Amino acid sequence: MKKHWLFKSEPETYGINHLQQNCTTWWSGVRNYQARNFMRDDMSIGDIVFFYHSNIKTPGIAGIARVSKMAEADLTQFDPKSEYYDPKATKDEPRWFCVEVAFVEKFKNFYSLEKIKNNPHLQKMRILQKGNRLSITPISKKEYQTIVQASGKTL
DNA sequence: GCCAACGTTGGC
DNA sequence: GCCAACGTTGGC
Repeated sequence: MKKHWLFKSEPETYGINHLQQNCTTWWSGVRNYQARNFMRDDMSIGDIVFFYHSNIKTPGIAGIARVSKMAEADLTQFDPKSEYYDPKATKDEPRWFCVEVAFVEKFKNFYSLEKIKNNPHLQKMRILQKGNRLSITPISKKEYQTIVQASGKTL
């Protein structure tokens, strides 16, 4: 059963344009247990990912990716030079995992946070809840359809 | 740049 | 196992 997700990223660090150029990327650097568990335990190949741009003037959903490989150990945790290095992680017992995602499309109409806030069907989304900082959150099928329809794509 | 909210750490 | 201190996130 295909699931739907929202991934946050700062576009200056890694935006949807980077993914478009690279075609695929391992979603490394997530250092939050809840987000890790979503990737490691709940995601399957083919799951739909909304690519959300955060920490900019107009935040919002820029487009769609999909999960292209199941979670594996995040290699940056083993690299002392990486900002994501985790000295407590070992290759036998990795702490951090990430899936690979593949570019699908950019929305014709960027779906801004403001639009999300103004859409009565999207009020339950995790990113609207006060204080929520989780960088990976599940999206319901209805929310998925609402956003896809409103952003210039035909199903 | 501010700051509220949150997750993690580490001393006890 | 508690909880104060700290660092980070991310909208504004």
